[in-house]
Amino acid sequence: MDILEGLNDAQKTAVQTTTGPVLLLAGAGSGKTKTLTHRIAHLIASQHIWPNEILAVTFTNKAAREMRTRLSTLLGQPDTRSFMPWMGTFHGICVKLLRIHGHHLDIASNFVIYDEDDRQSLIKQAMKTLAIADKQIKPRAVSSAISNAKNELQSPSDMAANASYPFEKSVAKIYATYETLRRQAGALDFDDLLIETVRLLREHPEVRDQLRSQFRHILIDEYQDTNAAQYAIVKSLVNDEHNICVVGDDWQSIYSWRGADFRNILRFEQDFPGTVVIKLEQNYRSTGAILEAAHNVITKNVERTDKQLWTAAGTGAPVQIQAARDEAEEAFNIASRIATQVQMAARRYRDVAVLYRMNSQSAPLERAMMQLRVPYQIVGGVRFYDRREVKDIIAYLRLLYQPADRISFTRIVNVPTRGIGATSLERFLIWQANSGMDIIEALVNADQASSLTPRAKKALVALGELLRTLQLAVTRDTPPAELIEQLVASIGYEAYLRDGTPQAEDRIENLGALVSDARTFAALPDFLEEVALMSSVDSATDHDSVTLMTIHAAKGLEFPVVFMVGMEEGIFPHSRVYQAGPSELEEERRLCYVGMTRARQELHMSFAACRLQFGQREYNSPSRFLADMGYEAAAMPVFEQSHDDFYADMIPDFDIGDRVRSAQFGTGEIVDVDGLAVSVSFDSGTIKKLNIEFAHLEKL
DNA sequence: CGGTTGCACTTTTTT
DNA sequence: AGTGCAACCG
Repeated sequence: MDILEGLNDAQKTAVQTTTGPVLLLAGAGSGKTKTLTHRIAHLIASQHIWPNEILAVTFTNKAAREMRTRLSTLLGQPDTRSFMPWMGTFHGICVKLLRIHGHHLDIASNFVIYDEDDRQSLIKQAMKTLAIADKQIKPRAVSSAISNAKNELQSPSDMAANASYPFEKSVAKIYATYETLRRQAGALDFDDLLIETVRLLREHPEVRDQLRSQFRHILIDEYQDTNAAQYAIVKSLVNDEHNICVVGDDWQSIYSWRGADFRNILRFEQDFPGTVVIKLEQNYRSTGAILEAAHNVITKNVERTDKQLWTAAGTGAPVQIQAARDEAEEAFNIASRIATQVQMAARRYRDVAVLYRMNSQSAPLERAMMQLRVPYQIVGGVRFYDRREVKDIIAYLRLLYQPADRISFTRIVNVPTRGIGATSLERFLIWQANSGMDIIEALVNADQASSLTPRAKKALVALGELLRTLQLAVTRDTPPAELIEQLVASIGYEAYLRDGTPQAEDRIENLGALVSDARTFAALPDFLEEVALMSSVDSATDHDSVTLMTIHAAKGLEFPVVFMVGMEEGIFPHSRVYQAGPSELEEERRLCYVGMTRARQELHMSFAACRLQFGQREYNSPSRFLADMGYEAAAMPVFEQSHDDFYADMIPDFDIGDRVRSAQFGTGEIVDVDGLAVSVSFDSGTIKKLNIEFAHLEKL
């Protein structure tokens, strides 16, 4: 077994430099996951490091899973927990630490995790108790302000102390109330997972020291996208041996809006003196043409390190730029091109990804794919776990697990409708808060609440009995899948979903999918954790289908063929950067770079003269990123509203019966035309279906 | 209390 | 354009 086999010199150095701080500056497609995996394997196999002495942080759960699989192959060991290092995302690792050590901070071991929706509901509740109208202050704005504060490790009182504008003062108040309610509910939000871990490590040196001596080797991927809290976690976990290896690429930093600071990677050398810096600059992924184009885009940025990626692969096909009349035509062009390539067996559907700036751009693409029967899957957007029916069931499960969780209770109290309206709910919650009982206990005893009507009492007690029965099942360790089935049956949920709408059957199908998902988990807390921390790419299937997703979601992935759509000013770069500063524009450009470098062999970029947004037609000019790539703005078509037949002269029109010549197949006659796909009966006797965009047919 | 209708708002990107 | 929420009526 030679762990160093197949690595280039820089990668070998990265694997073999096992002591002291290492900074791995890894360009796009330079084999960093491979290097990280081999480094871990080397530590275990040759350096006598135990797997549980290694902590490896990845950006997604999927990346962790992939690394685990590759590691077990490399080491020839089964993929079992006991033989695996601590691997996962920052959030996942923090959950595990807090389940074990949270009691030091008065965090219940059965805390639930609140997502963005839950957080906004709680903010609304907080605003209601403070009598702040949500007309003046949007819960969404409050949510992001709180999130920013948390990521900067600012408490409500810190925020209040720094507040000067009325808005900030109000937000600080809401923040304080939000925190109280959240603690009462036994819940942590995404940001809490990080900052409570920071607090744990700061306030409890005994816990910190134990972890420090356990984790003799720490590896962190995508270090350019760490935020202040994550940075603090890293700094306090590293022990005096400084065996820390971080990997990243400042050119690919695309999460500054959520508090990530790529300067963390730039200042690593100062943080850890004696750092060995290793640059991985050979790209194994893309063709020369794609790399050059991407390079031309990113080098327009001012704030960045200098590097030059190179490839031993050939130049390949040039980056293709295509104009369309509107978003529907753009989508149709892509779908038909994919269909043709697959028909010619040049590609499989799974080889192709279509990337866009924002989720709302997926709709026209979906329509075109459906029309042309191109199988596709959407990553992100409305996530599976965000669907109403799924969230309902999860809310029930969360309430069973954490009977203080008011947000979940509020969600399900009248689902299916059981005659408990807003008034009764409010009265019940006031009574429950004063009773000292948790929600389920209080429900069972609701007939003692004098403020409630007899009808409401009856309904609430019935709900309480039902939940108590299920809670008993939980204490008997009933597997989550069975629990869901029992729950769905006892509340008559399927009948409730069958409301006569066309989506009803889809919803019931999703319910089935939820149960089969749950089957892979033995215990309820594991299932709930997975559901809460599942990232959008984690849920992608491996079916043979085209992948549609945002560029953010595509980070870390690669595809033989990539389409980037909506290359227009106002879309990409997003219109928001016009009001923001140059650093936001630089992030857009990095995002463009990330998108382009996902492509291995073919990169297509397209823009539309106009597109429908908010039900309004908007006219955008081609993105400046296209000009950055060296495409002359003057050479690009200029569109006007009245001028809608330009498209005709971009596609040579072929008719049945036309004689054509192909460089590959000789001369022949066109027998069928279907969009961009043309069937030609060649004089040699063969009939071929060709895409006129790249078959280069010459009309005779 | 529950269902319906009409209005407002959306769209950056996500763990 | 589509969706979610608020105000109304039964």
